[in-house]
Amino acid sequence: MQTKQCTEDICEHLCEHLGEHPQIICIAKKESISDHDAQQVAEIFKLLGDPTRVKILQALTKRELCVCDIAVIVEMGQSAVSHQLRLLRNARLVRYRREGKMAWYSLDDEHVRSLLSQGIDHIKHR
Amino acid sequence: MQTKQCTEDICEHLCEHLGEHPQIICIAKKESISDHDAQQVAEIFKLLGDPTRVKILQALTKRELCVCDIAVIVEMGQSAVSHQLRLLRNARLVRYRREGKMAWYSLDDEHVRSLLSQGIDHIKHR
DNA sequence: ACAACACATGAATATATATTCATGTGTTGG
DNA sequence: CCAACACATGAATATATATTCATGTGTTGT
Repeated sequence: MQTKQCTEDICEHLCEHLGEHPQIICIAKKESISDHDAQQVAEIFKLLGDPTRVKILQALTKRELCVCDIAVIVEMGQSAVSHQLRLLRNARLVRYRREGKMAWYSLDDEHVRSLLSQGIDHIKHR
Repeated sequence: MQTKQCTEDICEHLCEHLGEHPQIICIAKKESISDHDAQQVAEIFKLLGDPTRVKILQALTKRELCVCDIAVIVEMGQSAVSHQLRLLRNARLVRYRREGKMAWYSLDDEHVRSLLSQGIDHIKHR
C-alpha cells in the first residue's frame, strides 16, 4: 500500500487507507453532490415515486380538477387523495384555489410536468 | 342531481352519482394513466427518491467507479452501498462489470442522467 | 493452500409512508 | 338554523424501505 500524492486536506486520511486510486476519489468527492442537495433532490423524486401521486399529477397535467373528481379518477378514497394532495402542496408541486366548497387543484410547476413526461417516456422505451 | 349525457360504459355509474361535471370525469378518466404504467413510473422515481442513491448516481454520472470508492464518496458502509447498487442494477439504471475482485459500476441509462440533472436543476431554481 | 481482499446477501431492526376511519372545519341551500 | 356537502386532518395500522451486522462467495498474492 503506497501512499499517493494527495495534497488536499479532504484526502489525507483516505490516502492512508487506500492504495489504488485515492486521487480519483479525491476528485469524485469534490464533484459529488452535497448532503443537503441530495436530500432535496431525493425529496422531489420521492414525491413522484408513488403510483397514486403519479396518477394525480398526470391527471392534473391535463386540466384543473377538484378533490372529488381526482378521487374518482384515481379510484381512491377522498381522504387518501386529500392526504396526498397535502404532500404535493407542501412541496409546491401543485397549487390550489378554493371556490365555495370546492378546492381546485392544478400543477404549480412546469418542471414537474417535464419530469413526469420524461418518466413516462422512460418506461415506454424499453 | 341531473344525469348528463354519458354514453360510455365507464361512465354510466358515475353519472348516477355525480351531478356537476361527470363528462369531465369521463374524459379525464380516459386520458388517465393506467395502473400498470403509474406503477412503473413510480418505480423509477422511487429509485431516484433516496439521498444515498442520488449521491451514488450523481457520482456515476462523472465516471465509472468501484463499490469501495462509491462507499467512500457517499460516506456509507460497503454493505449499504452494495444493497443500493443491487436495486439500481435490477432496475437497469446502472451496469457493472467485474474485473478481478473489483466490480465497476456505471450508468446504464441516459434517461437517468437526464432525469437526475433535471431534478438537480429543479432544486437550484427556486 | 491460505490469508487478505472486494463484493454480495440474508436476517434483523428501525424508520418512513400510504391508507383507512373517525372527526373537524367551513360553505351552501332550504 | 340546520342538514348536506366538500374537503382537511389526527390517530391508528399495515406495509415498505434503509441500514447494520454477520456471513458467504469468488479472487489475488504469497
